[in-house]
Amino acid sequence: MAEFDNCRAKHGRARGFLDAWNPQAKTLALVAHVQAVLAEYREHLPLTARQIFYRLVAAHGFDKTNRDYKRLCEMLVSGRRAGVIPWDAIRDDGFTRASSDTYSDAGDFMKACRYTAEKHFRLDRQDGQRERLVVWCETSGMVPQLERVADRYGVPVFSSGGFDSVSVKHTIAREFAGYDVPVRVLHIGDHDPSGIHLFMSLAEDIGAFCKRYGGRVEFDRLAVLPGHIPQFGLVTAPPKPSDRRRFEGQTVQAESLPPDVLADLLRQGVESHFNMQVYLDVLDDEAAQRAALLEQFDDLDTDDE
DNA sequence: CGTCGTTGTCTGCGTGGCGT
DNA sequence: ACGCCACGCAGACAACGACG
Repeated sequence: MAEFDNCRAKHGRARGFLDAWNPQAKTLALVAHVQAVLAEYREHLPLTARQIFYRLVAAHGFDKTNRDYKRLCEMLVSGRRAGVIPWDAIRDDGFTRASSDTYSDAGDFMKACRYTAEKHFRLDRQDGQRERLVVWCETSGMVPQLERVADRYGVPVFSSGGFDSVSVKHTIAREFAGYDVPVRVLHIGDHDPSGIHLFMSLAEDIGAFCKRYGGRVEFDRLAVLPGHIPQFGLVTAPPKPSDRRRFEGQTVQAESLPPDVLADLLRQGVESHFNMQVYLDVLDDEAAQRAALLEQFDDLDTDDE
């Protein structure tokens, strides 16, 4: 069995923790800026590297260039290895895990069931609404913070990270067609040529598939809208001259929306399509059923004694 | 001269646009 | 009408250049 320790790979790249990191002055300044961003957004941690980058551009006078972004990514790696940037502050969702839950014994399993009933018992919180809402996000890195808002309404958040393959669109369309009310997709993506085309292609494909299966779906562009640029003072860039697709005006990445603004936009978007009284009634019903469920668990406990 | 920073490259899939 | 190419996206690695 090989023994692993902090070390350097063949060509000098750090492995494990970096005990002796002596960043140069320029990098040290970058570290300070990143720490300021993390402090500013401590309510919304963890952030993706890209979200940090856009905040640096928007509020710290950084250039929005690919090389500056790469420099940030390299620093974030070294900085975390060296303990200067907290591990829990940066998120990367490109990882999946498959495993089964295990229990120490049957009693432990019952405890877990009670905990699940208490914390996770949910009714369909969209039950009784005239439409079924879904959030669709171009960037998978934004999903956790969108979910934080959407979950309380029972609204799912979808993302396939950049592009949407035809098999994904077909699967989802068939799922949409299974609902007895029309589906409304609230979409969040970049305001640039490929972002607009991704959105159009998504809406047209899912719309066509869904129609064939007897369902109905509407697509709303929630963000980024051209009007958001002046409204929130977003960082823009000219469209890449190499991209010949027709596009007017400046481009904006979805990550340049500050996390708190994004949360507000989503909350308003959901509530504008929600009958709030129906929603509150479901919440009441849910709480009552949960309480009844927990009583059953407590009765089981007393029987044991 | 060792350590640190920069840059090109890779991954997979869909897109527009060009050439055949 | 088709194939092919460049490009976009995010993040990390390897090679090489620069700093101290």
